[in-house]
Amino acid sequence: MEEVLPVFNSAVSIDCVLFGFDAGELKILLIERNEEPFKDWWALPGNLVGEDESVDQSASRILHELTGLSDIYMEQYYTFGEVGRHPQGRVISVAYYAMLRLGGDKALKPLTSYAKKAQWINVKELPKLGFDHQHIFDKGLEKIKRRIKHLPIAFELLPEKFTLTQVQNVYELILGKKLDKRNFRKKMLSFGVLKELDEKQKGVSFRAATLYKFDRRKYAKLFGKEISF
Amino acid sequence: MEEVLPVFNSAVSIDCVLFGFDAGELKILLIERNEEPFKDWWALPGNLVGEDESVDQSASRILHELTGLSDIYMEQYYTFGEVGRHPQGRVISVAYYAMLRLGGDKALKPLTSYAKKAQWINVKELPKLGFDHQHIFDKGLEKIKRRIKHLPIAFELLPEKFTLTQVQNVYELILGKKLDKRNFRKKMLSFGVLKELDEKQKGVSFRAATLYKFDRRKYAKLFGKEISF
DNA sequence: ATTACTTAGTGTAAAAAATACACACTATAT
DNA sequence: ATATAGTGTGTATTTTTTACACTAAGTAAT
Repeated sequence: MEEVLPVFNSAVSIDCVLFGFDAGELKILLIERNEEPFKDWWALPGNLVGEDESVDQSASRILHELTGLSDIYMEQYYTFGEVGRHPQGRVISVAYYAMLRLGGDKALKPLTSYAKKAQWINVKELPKLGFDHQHIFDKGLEKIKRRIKHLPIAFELLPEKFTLTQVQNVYELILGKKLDKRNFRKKMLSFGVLKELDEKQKGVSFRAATLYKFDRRKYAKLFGKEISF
Repeated sequence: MEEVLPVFNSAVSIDCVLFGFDAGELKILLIERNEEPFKDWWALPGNLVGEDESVDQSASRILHELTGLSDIYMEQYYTFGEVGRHPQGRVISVAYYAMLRLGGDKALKPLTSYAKKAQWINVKELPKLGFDHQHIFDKGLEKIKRRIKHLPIAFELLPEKFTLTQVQNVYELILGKKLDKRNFRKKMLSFGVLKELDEKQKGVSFRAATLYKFDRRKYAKLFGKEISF
């Protein structure tokens, strides 16, 4: 067989860092591995790129196969290419992140035996991760910190209808610090991407907060602006 | 021979987008290719990652081999992984950028026959580039635009001693718009990363401007701040 | 030495944005 | 009726951004 140029010189994989928000906690999606190396360890959902797929397509497919999730918009943020990062050989990994609302609804179900299970885990209780996945996660968290300062993007983590306090909670969790309530609300509303609903929070044993929803049309115009709290 | 896991599934390459500033022009470093495909075309300096090198190391080596330049700090900014981007097979390319002062001093000399020559070319007169390199360049330019708004980083493009007007010229070229002189100076000096020298510009046939130099120590403290003009 | 030329260098007022800060309201549970 | 817990609101101060035009200094030509 004639050698094709250029010659393959690496395995290329995808790793996905998915952030979710639920019950006041910032969570991340992990799988429990069912294959060597790092069998039985927790790891980021990841696998090899397909030869006939773009890396973006691979990312979607791999996430789906390992967790059952589909139609998740993920964004590439960095490529990890240290020589020793995979114990069995050269693997260069392209990392993606996404932010995601957790309804408790969708069950996570790996479609391959490569993962035993997939689970949302509180970022404050991260287990030891296989490979260099702790590092990949750390970089992903840095990335979304910068990201939510630029764009009011945290709605991706919330249900369709949400309260301003919920939005503030997400910001505080991601940024790791408290924000002033009045200033936060003023600023958030000033973006003009939230629509106030004629509807109140339900099932709480205190004054119910007003619900809002996110206006994607107006949101699209916001690119390039910086937010600071 | 036993198959090693994971299996190589792609060629991985590096492409370098180097910006330089000289004689009032923003330039980019290109090579003229000496190999198929795109023989005799202009292209970004790029080649395959070595199997025993990190992608960062590969980037430095490849830049050196194709242009003779060394000790250039480059930053990774995106990985291009569309299926059809290389006509001869699957190649995923990790792109790096750098900003660089051009002294006219260092000659560019490819150390391999893979490039016929390397040359700094005005970004306003870009030739047609091979592969998807126009796209990679466009993304690189976007990246440095965002970058110089965040950090007063344009000094990398300037000689050790420079005038404020030179700094402003660089900003205007990269951002593609005129800036107000008084506001620019006020802002730039307010960062406190410039040291005014007891020295004036030489060899000009008009009032000589004060020279400044860049203070790396103070600069290191600036990360995270946003600049806007 | 006068003049013309070219770039350097400077300040202020107005508008906009960011920050700091505290209490009354309202729904529920008992 | 009362206790409780989170909701929702305004203003004054400071900081940052923007807009804007002339004089100063050095060189070159006559």
